[in-house]
Amino acid sequence: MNRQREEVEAQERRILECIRDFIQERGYPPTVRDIARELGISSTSVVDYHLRRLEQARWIERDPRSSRGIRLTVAGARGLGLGEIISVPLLGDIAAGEPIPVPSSDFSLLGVEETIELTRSIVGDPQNLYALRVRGNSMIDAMIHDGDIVIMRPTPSVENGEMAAVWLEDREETTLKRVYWEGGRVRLQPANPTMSPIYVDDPRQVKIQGKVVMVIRQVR
Amino acid sequence: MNRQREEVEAQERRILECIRDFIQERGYPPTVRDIARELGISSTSVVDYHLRRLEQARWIERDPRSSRGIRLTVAGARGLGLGEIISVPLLGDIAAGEPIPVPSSDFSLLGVEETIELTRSIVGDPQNLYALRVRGNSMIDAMIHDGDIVIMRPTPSVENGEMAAVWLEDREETTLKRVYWEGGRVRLQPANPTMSPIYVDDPRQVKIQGKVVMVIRQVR
DNA sequence: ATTATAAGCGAACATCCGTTCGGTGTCAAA
DNA sequence: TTTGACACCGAACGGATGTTCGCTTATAAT
Repeated sequence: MNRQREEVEAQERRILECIRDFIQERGYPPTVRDIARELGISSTSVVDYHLRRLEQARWIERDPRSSRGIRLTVAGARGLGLGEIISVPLLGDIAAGEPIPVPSSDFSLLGVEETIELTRSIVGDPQNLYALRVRGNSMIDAMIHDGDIVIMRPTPSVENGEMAAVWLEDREETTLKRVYWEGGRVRLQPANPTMSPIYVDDPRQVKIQGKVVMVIRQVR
Repeated sequence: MNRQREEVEAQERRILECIRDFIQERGYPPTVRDIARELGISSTSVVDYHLRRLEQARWIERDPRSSRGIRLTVAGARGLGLGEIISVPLLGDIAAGEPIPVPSSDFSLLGVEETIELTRSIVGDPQNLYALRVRGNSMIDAMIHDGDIVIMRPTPSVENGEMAAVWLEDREETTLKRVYWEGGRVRLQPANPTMSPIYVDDPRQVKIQGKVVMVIRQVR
């Protein structure tokens, strides 16, 4: 609006950057007094005043009565160049001849040797995801390579056309295919369009292990 | 060692998980009393006692005299999923019939419409990376699907056996293949082991566009 | 000239929080 | 049986921290 207004925004931006840098450096948010000290403000009430405005503007959220109860909103963090990281546990291997490891209901990140770290922006809903490393080239018709990592979401069922890991009871085999329920039978369509589908006449032979959310190939 | 010892470790693991979950949920670390309340421990000194042990074991670091001054160490944070986020610019499409868009020498994230956010831990050296979206199924012999995203590192040359995006001068075509320099000729090996290599007798026909670092497929 | 608003100061208060201290029960080694 | 460690309890101290209140100053609008 005018010089006055611009300086307000500048001050509040300084506070935001101060919060961001503090978290980046120390791993936890600053106190009101930390911010005051950093910006040369001599009264804590001034910082509190600006924090209220930043909260109203949805830049930050505060937990009342909690020390250091400041967190950047998703929008605020995004605006400052921060994102959210999701750790997906790498639970084991997937191979054609074996059932895939199904996550135990209470699995936690501790006790898991390896994790795959992804950003929330490419992974979507991060709940209950797990990762498997593909062994062998048996899934080449799904265009999945030896060593690729598939990110899975456990589900007992999938909708028509979704890519899923299925255990074929009679063949004793795991494959990754798109699943189409066609009346009494099931069509399993490879992702590779040059290859032909598999038809299973008895739907009970098809055990859905989970949904494939993403495939990651780290070259070399 | 014995049951006694195992319970200690269990308790300390509970505390670690508590810290992790608290940070995950609230965005800042818990106080000693938060942990005590969460785990049903009635004395803050017990928590302090265990925190000292976790600090000695390099699971956490503490800032003395600072409230909520707990942070997970790099090793501990890896299990939690705290890492560094890399923004890779999505510069355009890659298709068989066209040269791939080469990044301008001073390209920055400004002016780029879309970015792919990855963690440093899966991407390695984040410098000069860029991303391309694959259009069409022309790269099926590299097991790369329509819609896949390839992460590239620009290089004028590659070592033997590295996966690269190459522009074939005579065919006027871009492909992704492993490149082997075999004396006077070049062997371009598809990633799909069931497919045959291409041989190019004149190495000058092979223009290296960049190295493929990663392939990402978001299913649906 | 008056009023309103935005930004800040300094002090004070009640609570929160890290830390310390003395003490208890259990278990295994000596 | 004694000893020592380990895990824990309850209380207390002092400093840290969020929050409120009254006051001041500068600028813009009325």
